[in-house]
Amino acid sequence: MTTYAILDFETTGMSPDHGACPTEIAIVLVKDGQITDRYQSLMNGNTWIPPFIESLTGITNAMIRKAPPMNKVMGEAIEFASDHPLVAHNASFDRKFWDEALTQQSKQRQQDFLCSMLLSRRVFPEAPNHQLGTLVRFLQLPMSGQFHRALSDAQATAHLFIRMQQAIQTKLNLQELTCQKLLVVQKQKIGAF
DNA sequence: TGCCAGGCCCTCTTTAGGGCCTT
Repeated sequence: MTTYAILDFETTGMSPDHGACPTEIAIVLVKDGQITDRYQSLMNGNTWIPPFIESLTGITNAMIRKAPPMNKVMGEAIEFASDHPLVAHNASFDRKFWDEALTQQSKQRQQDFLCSMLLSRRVFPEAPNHQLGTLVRFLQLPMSGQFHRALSDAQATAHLFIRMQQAIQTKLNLQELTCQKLLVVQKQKIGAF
């Protein structure tokens, strides 16, 4: 069965196109409905974290000053994720930072990038909303640590992804659920699943 | 001075606008 790399960035803002920089990354590997490995690190991109973001994430300027350099951390993260399909909650956000990091290392992404938020809109349309925290409470998923820290959010997204894999496989009566099938479900109109 | 994202989705739509979601 396919191994998926579920990732989450904490950053200084919304987009690298406007100067935002990653401050922390976590990647959780999922295979056969189980978390099999984890990677997490703060990183120092010689950037400044606005007070609002310090308050939101708990990651301070003092913390990242002591962290390893961003290029080293992202090199390790890219190696850890290998060529596994990537998954993130609202992937359009994390994909920009991931692809920017690849560009800085003169690499290009080869694998697909799935979005757990788009999938959850199709699989759990009855949820109050599709924020990660709401889905964790609504589905009573395991949660360790605090929201808005990379490893906690990546693990919560991994548990959400596993739950959605089970739901899709049951609903569609599939022997095996491939990444390509997940992409098809993700692109369906809400209500069609 | 004030504003500055962007992909996706829905609807009072498609020659558009606004909400959701991520930090």
